[in-house]
Amino acid sequence: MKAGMTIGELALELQLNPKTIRYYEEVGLLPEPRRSESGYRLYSAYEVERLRLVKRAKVLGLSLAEIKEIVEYAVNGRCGVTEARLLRLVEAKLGEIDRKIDDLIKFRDDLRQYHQDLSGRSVSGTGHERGTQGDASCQCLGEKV
Amino acid sequence: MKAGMTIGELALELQLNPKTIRYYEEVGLLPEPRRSESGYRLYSAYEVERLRLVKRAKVLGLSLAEIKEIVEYAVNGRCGVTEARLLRLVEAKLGEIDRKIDDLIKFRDDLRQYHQDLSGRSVSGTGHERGTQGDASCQCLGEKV
DNA sequence: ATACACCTTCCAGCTACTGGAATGTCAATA
DNA sequence: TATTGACATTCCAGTAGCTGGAAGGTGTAT
Repeated sequence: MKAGMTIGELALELQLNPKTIRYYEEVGLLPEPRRSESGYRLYSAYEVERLRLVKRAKVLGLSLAEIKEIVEYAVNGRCGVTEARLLRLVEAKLGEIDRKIDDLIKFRDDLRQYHQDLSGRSVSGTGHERGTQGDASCQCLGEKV
Repeated sequence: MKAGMTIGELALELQLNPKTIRYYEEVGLLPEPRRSESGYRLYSAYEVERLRLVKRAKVLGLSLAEIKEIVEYAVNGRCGVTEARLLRLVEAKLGEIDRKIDDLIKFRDDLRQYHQDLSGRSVSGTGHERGTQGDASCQCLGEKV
């Protein structure tokens, strides 16, 4: 049985770039792993699980700073604290995402309107059919851009 | 009448940070403006309008690289070209935003589910009520994190 | 005269990686 | 055994779009 996984094997298993894993180690999300005699990183099951936790939190949309906090709590065995904190983090994230979706939808509507205006004008030509808010396209910068 | 606006006045008028304006100049989105004897930037109406164009494109969600392209076309007076190109850029952006909204909505649903799981378990305690995909919170890293 | 707000430049940092260079190692094949 | 070729290592730099801060000069009001 092998003493541990290399970074490449780990990367393959968790579908991450080896560079990303080294980066996580650099910023303190992962502990420094054991090394082989020649200096290769060797990951134990423990570290694999820890990285899995990081990745899962990542998928949930938490920032690395937030994940670091969670991981630290988790590692320190403060389970109750972690759970309440995680709950709060997730709630905050939910609010954030709701807002982001609303913004994007508004933005899409604006952009659709703008697109309509543009293509309408491209066809008929005068550029004054609709009293829209502005005209970023051209008139070579003279008008109300 | 004044010879031109200072960067602070311009920033106030367009609701931008002076640093941002200098940054736009640095990356070529704005031409280098005239300077006062003491070296202060002085902006003419032309430059104000040009920045307004940049800001409007920004609000539309285009990247600075895309905006640069548009501004260059606009400034060169290639109106037809600009318009067609702008139309294509806007269309691409629309597709992008649609995708982004879909992703976010999916993600929100996941997160909501996760939140449910978490808070359900916080109340009743065993952590095994539902067969969810994983458990990033704790069990102190032993289990299927 | 002095305070204070503004301006200048330059350097550094933010997020979350990713690319590349220069070099070392391991396993398999000719 | 020599030599590929795919891996590994470190370090440096860059991405987008700013933003903060330091160190210094300027403009105006009291």
